[in-house]
Amino acid sequence: MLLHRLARVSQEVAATSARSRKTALLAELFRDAEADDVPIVIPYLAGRLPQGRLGIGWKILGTPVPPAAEPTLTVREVDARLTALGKVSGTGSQAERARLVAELMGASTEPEQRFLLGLIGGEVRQGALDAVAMEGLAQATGAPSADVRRAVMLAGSLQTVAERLLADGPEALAAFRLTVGRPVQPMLAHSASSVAEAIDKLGACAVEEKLDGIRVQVHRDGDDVRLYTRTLDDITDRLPELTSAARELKGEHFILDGEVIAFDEGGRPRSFQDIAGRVGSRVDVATAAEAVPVSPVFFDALSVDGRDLLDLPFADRHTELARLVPEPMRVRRTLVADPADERARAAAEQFLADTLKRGHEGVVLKALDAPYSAGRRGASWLKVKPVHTLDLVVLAAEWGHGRRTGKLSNLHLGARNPDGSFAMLGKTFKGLTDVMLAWQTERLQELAVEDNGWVVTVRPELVVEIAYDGLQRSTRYPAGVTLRFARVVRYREDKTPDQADTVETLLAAHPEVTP
DNA sequence: TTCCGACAGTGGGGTCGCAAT
DNA sequence: ATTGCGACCCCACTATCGGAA
Repeated sequence: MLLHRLARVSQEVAATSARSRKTALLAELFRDAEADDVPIVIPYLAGRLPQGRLGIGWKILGTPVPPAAEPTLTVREVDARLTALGKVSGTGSQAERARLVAELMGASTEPEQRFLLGLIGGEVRQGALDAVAMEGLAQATGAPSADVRRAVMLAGSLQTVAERLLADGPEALAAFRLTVGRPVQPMLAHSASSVAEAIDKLGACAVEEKLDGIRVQVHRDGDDVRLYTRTLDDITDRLPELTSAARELKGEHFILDGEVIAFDEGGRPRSFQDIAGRVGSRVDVATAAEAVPVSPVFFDALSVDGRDLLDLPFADRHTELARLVPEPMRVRRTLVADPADERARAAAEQFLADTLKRGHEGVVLKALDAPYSAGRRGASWLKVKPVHTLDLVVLAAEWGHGRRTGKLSNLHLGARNPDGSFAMLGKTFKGLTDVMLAWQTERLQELAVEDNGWVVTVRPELVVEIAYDGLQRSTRYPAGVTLRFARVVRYREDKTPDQADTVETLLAAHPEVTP
């Protein structure tokens, strides 16, 4: 199949807003793909490269290359070239990569170039990724979409499911079962604004600690233990303590879901930054492990002794978990058996308060009757975290991309210094409605003192209320700290910049973080 | 007819590791 | 030795479509 065809379909998919039409377009293309094209065409149209990341970013992609006049590239040829590109390494590799990219772009027509740039850069912007591609695959093969989805979650890969499905038909889906050693897409949580709201939505539920670490899926098959992240990357070699811990558990064959965290000498949880640094260290693991030893804390069991527990109610999965995993290696929890029981509701609130006092992030409430919805942001898990707010001053704004093109989007936020100047604390583009976006684009241009085409610097006069989850250390910003997950709540036109919050009060509100 | 769940998009900061300077 | 870049951790929120209620 020619790349040209994919580029055209991608353009058409981007041009329609109807998801049903997107699905139909993808299905038509998938039906026409030859067997050898399938493992390439499917991920491409889902906006992903079969090779994963190639080590090529905007630096290389930003250099324009004159396009070819006629389409000649096949998808298989493109795939072969990209595979070669991913293997380039060593001194001079950046230049060699740039040369290969330029060669590929030179062989591509203008629409093909646009498609490839999006694909390699990870921004296809066609309004269709994995979920729509799965739906299209179901339509192309006549398989029930729920079955396709489930197979993909269990296989952890759309590509392998697509190959089998297009080769052998819907019967092939039955072969995808939960298997120890093959990672499953983890279940995710929604947010709720309070414990009470969450209980009202869920009914009978467990209230569990939300630990601020790295999600981990632990597979044990006898002596063989493997560890996977949320995106199913294998991190077994980086966390030997976890392998040992898994081997000491009673079961021989299981899949558990949990969080990797670390504690300081006083038994308080260490910062997310410390844990992420540890989990990210893969060269000198021994030294990293000595500096930041980590522990697993489990909260779910997906498979025990060859039994697939995914469809069991959470209450039953937890019973299995408790059989295998001793107390300190499980998250603390309390139960709300009856949502109308005021004493239980009060206990849940107290549990949140205690959890925060122990230095954790918040709580997750989980419906006791819900199955494990692999790969979904199921409505049966709700997280509740405290939200802080500040009044900050807009120092500058950046021009947006994609659907925000032509709008000032990403705000630079400042807190007041004692001398009346402002210290930048970070940026945010979150929480803005289209109306706010339009308003701030106009208002900030009135305050503009400079526009370099990327950043518009403004007079520091506009006050904005910002919600955030906490402070973290920063080497980038002058106060030595930055806001975690900052988002806009509303503009405060009733406030003047001299009423904005100060760096001092911010630091005082978070004594556990030292710049 | 209205409501709501699921998706895609828009990017944020930090850290590590590798290549370039 | 330092800097720049990309990958991969964590993540919030809005707009929209389309099926459920």
